[in-house]
Parts: sequence; C-alpha cells; structure tokens
Amino acid sequence: MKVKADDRLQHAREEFIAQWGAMGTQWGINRTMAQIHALLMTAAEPMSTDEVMEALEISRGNAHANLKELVAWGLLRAVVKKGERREYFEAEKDVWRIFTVVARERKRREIDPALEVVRKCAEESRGIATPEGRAFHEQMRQLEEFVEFASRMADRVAMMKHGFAIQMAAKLLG
Amino acid sequence: MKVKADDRLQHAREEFIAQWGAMGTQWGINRTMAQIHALLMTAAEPMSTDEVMEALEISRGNAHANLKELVAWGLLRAVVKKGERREYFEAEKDVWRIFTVVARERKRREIDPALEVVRKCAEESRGIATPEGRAFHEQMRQLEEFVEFASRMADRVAMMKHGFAIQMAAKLLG
DNA sequence: CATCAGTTTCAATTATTTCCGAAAATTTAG
DNA sequence: CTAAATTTTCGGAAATAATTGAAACTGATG
Repeated sequence: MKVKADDRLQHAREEFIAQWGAMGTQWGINRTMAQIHALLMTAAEPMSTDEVMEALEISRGNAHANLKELVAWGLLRAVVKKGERREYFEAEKDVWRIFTVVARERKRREIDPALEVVRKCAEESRGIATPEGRAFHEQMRQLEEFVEFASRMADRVAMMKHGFAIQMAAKLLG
Repeated sequence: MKVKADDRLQHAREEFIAQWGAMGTQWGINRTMAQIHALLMTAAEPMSTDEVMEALEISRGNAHANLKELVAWGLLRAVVKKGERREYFEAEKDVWRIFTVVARERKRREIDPALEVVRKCAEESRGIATPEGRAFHEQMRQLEEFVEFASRMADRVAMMKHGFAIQMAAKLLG
C-alpha cells in the first residue's frame, strides 16, 4: 500500500516536472531551468547539484548554470547543511512570491527595454514638421505613455502583498 | 529643409523598426514579425507584401508567413484597394487595442497550458496518503488556484476598455 | 485555355540557443 | 602544503527556430 502511494506520487511528480519544463519554453525560460524549479518546488528537502543532475539526467554544467540563474532570480535559495561541505538548494514554494519574482524579472527584460526604445524614438522625432513626421511622433508618444503606464503597473503588482492583490482582484472580477 | 525633415523621420523610423524587432525576441515574438508590425504601425498607408519585403529586405516566404500570423493575431487587417488585385496590410495603431490583443494571445500560449498541467497534476495526486503525497498535492492545489486566478484576471484585462483600465489603474497607482 | 499577378507551401539552409563533458579553478580538510 | 571535494568555466556538439528561394498553386483576364 505504501509502495503504491509512492509510485503514484513519483509518477505525478515526474509528469509535473516534464510538463512544467516543456511549458518553460513557451515562457521564454529554458527547459532545464523550469525543470529544476519544478523539481525543487516539489522536493521535501533541499537538493545538491549532484542530486539535481541525477534526478533530471543532465550534465553538471547545465545543472550548475541553471541553479545559479534560479538563485539570481530569487526562486531558489542556497542553503548549507551543517557538517556538509556542498551547497543544497531549496525552492521558494509560495505561489504569490514566485509570481512576483517572475513578474519583476519579466518587467526588467520586457518592459524596461521597450520603454527606452520608444523614449528615444519619441525624442528623436520631436518637431519634425511634415505630416508624416507629426504622425510618427504622435505614435511614439502614445506608445511611450502606454509603456510607462505598464511599467508603473508592473512595479505595483510586483510589490503587492498577496492579500491586497486578492482584494484588488475581487473588485476586478466582481 | 523638407529633405532634412524626411531624413530625420526615416532615420527615427528605421531605428524604431530595428529596435522593436530586436525586442520582439525578448517577448517570444519572432524578430520579423515584430519588425513588420513596427513598419506598418508607423506607415502612413497600407503596404503590400512586396513593399514589406523590400522595406525590410526579407524573403517572400518570410514576409508572407509573418503577415498572415499578424493578421491571425488581429494586429493587422488586410485591405483591398479598389481596382487593385493584391492585398495591402494596415496595422492596428491604437496602443490599448494592441495591448489587449497581445495579452489575449499570451494568455492563450502561457496561462492556459499551465492551467491544464497543474489541474492534471493536482487531480492525479489527490488522496495520496503519505506526508510527501499530501505536500505535493497541496502544492499543486495552490498552483492551480493561482493560475486559475491569473487566467481570470487576464480575461478581464483583455476585455477592458481603455477608459476603465485607466480608472482601475488610478486606484492602483494612487 | 494560356497567361499573368499574386499567394502559398515547403525542403534546404542558416542562425540561435541549449547542453554536454571535460578541464581549470577554488575551497576545505588533513 | 597536498590531496580530495566541489564549483565554475568554456569550446564545441546537438537541438531548435527562423529564413530563404524556388516551385506549386489559385483564380482572374483576354
């Protein structure tokens, strides 16, 4: 009976890791990174680099790079077990915190550069007197205004506490 | 003087197209697609496939595939000039509408599949009696709840009118 | 029905990203 | 200091995605 429960769990967990990894692709996150995150998010205990390598059957270099990246994002913490030399990694498991971390990162990668681009283009096209020039500038201006708005919204959302977000959402979904 | 204005415009526009294209990459949108969108968003008149090919120096196949894709997304409309046989394309220029279109598409590609995955995993792990099994199931349940929430939020936002969104935002940013 | 303008498809190529594996560097222990 | 354990780096292999170029198709027109 205990064996069967373990099998079911292992099966479900492996499926989750595989699927979550495949999904990472759609999210612009590489597959290994998403798999490691899934693995650790569903691990009872922190895991070492070697354990991760073995569990996912990936190379050391790959495991290493993606563990580092996940730590940089703030989705993993490196922990040291006392008396042990190597590092273990444990995942952030709170879904809201995971969300805010990812939101911050995506904002940084997707919104901030866009803002720079449209600002520059709006600036460069200021005061061109032809009708086409005016139209272009106006288009850039609107884009800039919108992206700035999106940027501020993203900051706010990323800072929100879970409770406040729910409250906010109630209004929106009501 | 007129020439100088035209040069400035052309320069700014080319920069916008190039940069917006590069940014597309970050957004999980391919470069050509983003460039075509940028080109048409800043075009005074609708353009034909051949004009797009020439302006961006890309092949017919590439131009064609990405124009179709943009039409499918709803970011371009195909228009027919009377007396002309070929199709011309014109871009949606309203930034809010562009945003809602992209939001819908990304939701479809990023959130919906995630929801399926976590639902399946939550289902499969229901009732596993070991402590690890319970923890896994609980993690999946929380993920499911959150992704469902995100899904509903995305739907709402994608449906919003610009005015309402601004009003909403005022509360958030206030 | 032959031709022409234009559209669509697709196999082959090219570019980009990811991953491996092994070596180099670093850290800790004895 | 030396040796063992562990982390980090990196060049090239493998996988994936984007793009080309040319051929096949469509359907209007004389």
